[in-house]
Amino acid sequence: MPCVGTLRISGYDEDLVITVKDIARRAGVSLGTVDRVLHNRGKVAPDTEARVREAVKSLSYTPNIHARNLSQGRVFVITVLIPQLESDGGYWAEPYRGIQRAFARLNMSNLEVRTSFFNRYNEQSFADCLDSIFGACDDVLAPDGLLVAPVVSIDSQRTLAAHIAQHNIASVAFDSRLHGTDVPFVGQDPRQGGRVAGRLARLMRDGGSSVASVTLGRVDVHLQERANAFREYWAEISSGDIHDLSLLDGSEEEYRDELVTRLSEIGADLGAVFMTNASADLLAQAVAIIGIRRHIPVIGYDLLAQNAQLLREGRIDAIISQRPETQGYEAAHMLARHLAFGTDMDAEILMPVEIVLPENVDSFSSDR
Amino acid sequence: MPCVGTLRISGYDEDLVITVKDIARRAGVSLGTVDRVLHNRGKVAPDTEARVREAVKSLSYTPNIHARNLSQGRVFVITVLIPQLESDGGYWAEPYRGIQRAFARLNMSNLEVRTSFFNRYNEQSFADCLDSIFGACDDVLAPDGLLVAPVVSIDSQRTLAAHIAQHNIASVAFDSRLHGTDVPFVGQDPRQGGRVAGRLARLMRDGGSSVASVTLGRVDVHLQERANAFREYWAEISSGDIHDLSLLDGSEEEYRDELVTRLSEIGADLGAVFMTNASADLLAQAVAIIGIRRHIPVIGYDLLAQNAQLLREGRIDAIISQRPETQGYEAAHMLARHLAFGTDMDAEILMPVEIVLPENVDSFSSDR
DNA sequence: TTGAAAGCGTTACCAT
DNA sequence: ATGGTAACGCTTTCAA
Repeated sequence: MPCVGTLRISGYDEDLVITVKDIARRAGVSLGTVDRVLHNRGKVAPDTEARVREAVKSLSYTPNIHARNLSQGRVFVITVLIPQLESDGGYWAEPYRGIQRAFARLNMSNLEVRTSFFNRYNEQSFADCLDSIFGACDDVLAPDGLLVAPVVSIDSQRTLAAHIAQHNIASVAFDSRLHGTDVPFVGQDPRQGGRVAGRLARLMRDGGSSVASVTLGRVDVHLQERANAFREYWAEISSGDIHDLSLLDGSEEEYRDELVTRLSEIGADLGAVFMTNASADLLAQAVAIIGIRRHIPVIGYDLLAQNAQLLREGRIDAIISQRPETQGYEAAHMLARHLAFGTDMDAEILMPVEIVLPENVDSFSSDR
Repeated sequence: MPCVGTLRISGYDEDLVITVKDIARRAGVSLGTVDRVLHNRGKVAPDTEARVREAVKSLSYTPNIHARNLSQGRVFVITVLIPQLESDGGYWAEPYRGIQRAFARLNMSNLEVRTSFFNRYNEQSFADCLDSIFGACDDVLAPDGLLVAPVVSIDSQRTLAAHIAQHNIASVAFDSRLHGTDVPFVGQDPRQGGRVAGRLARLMRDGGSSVASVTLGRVDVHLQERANAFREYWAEISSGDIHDLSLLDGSEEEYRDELVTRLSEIGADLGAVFMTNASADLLAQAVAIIGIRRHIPVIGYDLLAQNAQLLREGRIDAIISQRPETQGYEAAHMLARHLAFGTDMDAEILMPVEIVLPENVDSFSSDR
């Protein structure tokens, strides 16, 4: 039958599994020696080593992960460093769910996960967490792996990077990059997101020709890039004005009132509004207040439960998502595989820019 | 530190791993007996069995997957049944990539994958494949697992379902459901996709008030539902007409010419066009021919390389994707875990409706 | 520098 | 109906 193909997964050779025994026989040495070569431990005569490596290569040996884990019985400790789940509108619960799903799916009996929750708006809280993780300078107590959302000041990031380097801990950064390091990153390119927001504003604007870009609260590097890309792209595709609004340190009411004032000033020319972070709900409120006569489209970021609900109700018109659950999942999975199976980690895994409208919001209910 | 929480993964109890040995001791029996109870094989006295089960429960025993796989050394055979990769514009290469990624990531040394490629436009080809898989009625030769895209006639689906039932093969259907069975499904809800297309047509239409829904080639259940949902939703959100075009059995040129003719008849009232399957390129060509004066937005399905390119060039305006790579990945992963680790399979895994515009097409380059 | 042997937790087989 | 034991492939320890 020409329609049939066969694909053999991993190091099989005609139903003959290659084991350390085989390569020991082939190289004319003992199991112990093979192991020493394979793990670069202990002393081996140069020529013996060469013979062993030749055997490994020519027989294309692949270690059996089950035997390895069984034999080692080692427990890997992974520390998760993530903002408090209830902060930022519950955003961090999403990647955290992904992390848990990854570990559950791997269901390896030799993985121990410890989570430290920090307050991202309080640098001391982050420092405390670092202390409790790395404080006892015993290398023994340091985790084998670290999974971190480094949404803190550059200084704090530097401190973290130093700890990682010092203890040589396998790490993955998700959501944002760990500044000044080449720690593997799982997240979205902020510029792509900004451009997509620009296109959506263009498609949805109705009446007005100008647009407003709003940021509430802290602006970090990631957010700044997103806003910049939005502004630049809007200039490319539209001749309308763009109004930048950045509001810091207010209560919800203050934010909303301020937004109403500022947006009203723009007046009838306003065609659409973009919230660069997850607070689109406040923007929707403000728009509802000023836009009694006509609807001003609201474009936001991050599909929190609240945003999803407003989307369904037509009070938010589009949400851009960065697949937070998948971020957590991929980051955790990559790290766990690296520790347990010794696989290499990707330098970065980029999430697609997800466009969510009222019509497809339900299909994202369980983001995976 | 209040910021620290600890989460233990799986059945550990204070660093004490519960093994069969423990439950044997606790129940006052031998390893062999424990094994017989655990796997319902062989004869065990009722009261002995009760004691063993009690021990298992009270000690909350969890089998060690590594030891199990090592001991069994069993090789699971998984058969993948998928349309020829070059057909349908190369669409099937996507899920196939996902399948390979899943197996590679699991990198279990005890998985053997055999792929049968069929011609989905030739039922005999599918029947041949079934023969070559199940032909020799030896149960020994039948695969342990089956991964199938059942995009064939209802009759062929029934034949397949019969084989699966007869040999009791663990199976997963991806892309489309296996009709009349409860075989786990990984894919998209076609109705959600149709609705999203409707919204996009509404957002993008420019000038005209009517819309055309086009299907080239074979219409299966999945596609029909998608087109129906599009039509119904369009009626909900717009007062414009909708024109249904279904063309069967033509060459590319015939399709294109016919499209030009039919779309021209609609004339200036045409606001947007929707291609329900992956042939949006032909629609883009036809539109380019008739729409010299103004641009008619083209909305298509499935992010093939070709479609992505046209999207970048602005000749297609939006593509809806069903994450084919992820479909293959999740389907294969679920099946492999079921076979190797004995985990339960989900009844269905639904893919989100992905909206792809020129601005975010690059972020989907490696769909995962 | 090298080899031999014990042990990880399960399963399978052969005695009883 | 039940118990004992070898074997799976790898790592680690202890001797030589």
